[in-house]
Amino acid sequence: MERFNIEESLKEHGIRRTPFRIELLTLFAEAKHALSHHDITEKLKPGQDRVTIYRALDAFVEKGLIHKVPDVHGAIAKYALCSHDCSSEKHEDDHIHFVCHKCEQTYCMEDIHIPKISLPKGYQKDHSDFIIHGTCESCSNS
Amino acid sequence: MERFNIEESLKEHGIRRTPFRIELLTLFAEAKHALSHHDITEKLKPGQDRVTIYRALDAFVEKGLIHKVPDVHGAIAKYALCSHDCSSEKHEDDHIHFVCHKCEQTYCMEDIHIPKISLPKGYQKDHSDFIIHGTCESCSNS
DNA sequence: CTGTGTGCAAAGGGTTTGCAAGTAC
DNA sequence: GTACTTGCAAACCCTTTGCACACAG
Repeated sequence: MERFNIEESLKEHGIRRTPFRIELLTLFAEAKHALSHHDITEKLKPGQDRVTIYRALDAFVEKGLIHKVPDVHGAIAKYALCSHDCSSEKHEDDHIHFVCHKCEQTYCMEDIHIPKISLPKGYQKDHSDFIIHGTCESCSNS
Repeated sequence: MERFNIEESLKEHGIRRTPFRIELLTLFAEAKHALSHHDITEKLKPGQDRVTIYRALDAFVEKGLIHKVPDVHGAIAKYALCSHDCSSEKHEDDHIHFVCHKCEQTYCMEDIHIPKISLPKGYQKDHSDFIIHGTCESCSNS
């Protein structure tokens, strides 16, 4: 994830630069993997209101700043920064997600795009999710 | 989904053939798409205990009779019959799932296998989920 | 000033746990 | 008889909604 300007980014996406939202977006900018609501509460100072976090996340997703990472098999929802120029109109997070079953983190594989699949007659694709489960690099080496 | 013997199947997978479990598995055998807990309560006679359903589903998954269908973006968990010879030891449900945003059903595309992806050095794949969202055949024609 | 964001309280909904009684094998 | 299943009650946890106050633009 290339460095980017937090406040600039909020402004560009039409989100007010409140201290809390700046802090939240900073978390995402610094994260090496997707964050769940729970991850976020742990990284923020204790006492931060849960609801405010939910609403900020919703706003970020809505405005194209982050994307909701597909959670499979009942896992808790996670979120990660959008890589490209997503907006309210269109998200373009066409990459594969990797879920490590050891460290339980979810990684955006920005460089690996989801392969095209030919569907049976009559089925029309809108978008797709591809999640690979396994062991991540750092967990493999330990 | 080829026809198969309900009671035989329960027996083979080491699950007791109680009236309720026979009825539940029958639902899956007749379903053309994945079923959620909610779908199931609607198809069973009213008053069937929720917890019993949860536990039966867990048992079926554990024993390799059904698989949990990847629910993406906070959807409710769904389940579908396993196609091949899954067991407690190993599930082999290597097919794509199609989620229709109109009828909100999830279909197992048994014939379409998940493509192999080459991962970066160090990442080891265990299994993967591929979910395509869009409009299904019957919803396209209406 | 105006619309958005925050904090608190409470409700809602899905899923899990505990335990006693019932049943398949 | 033994182990697994069921049913009921209650607990848990995540998420959403409502509302009054605070604050960015």
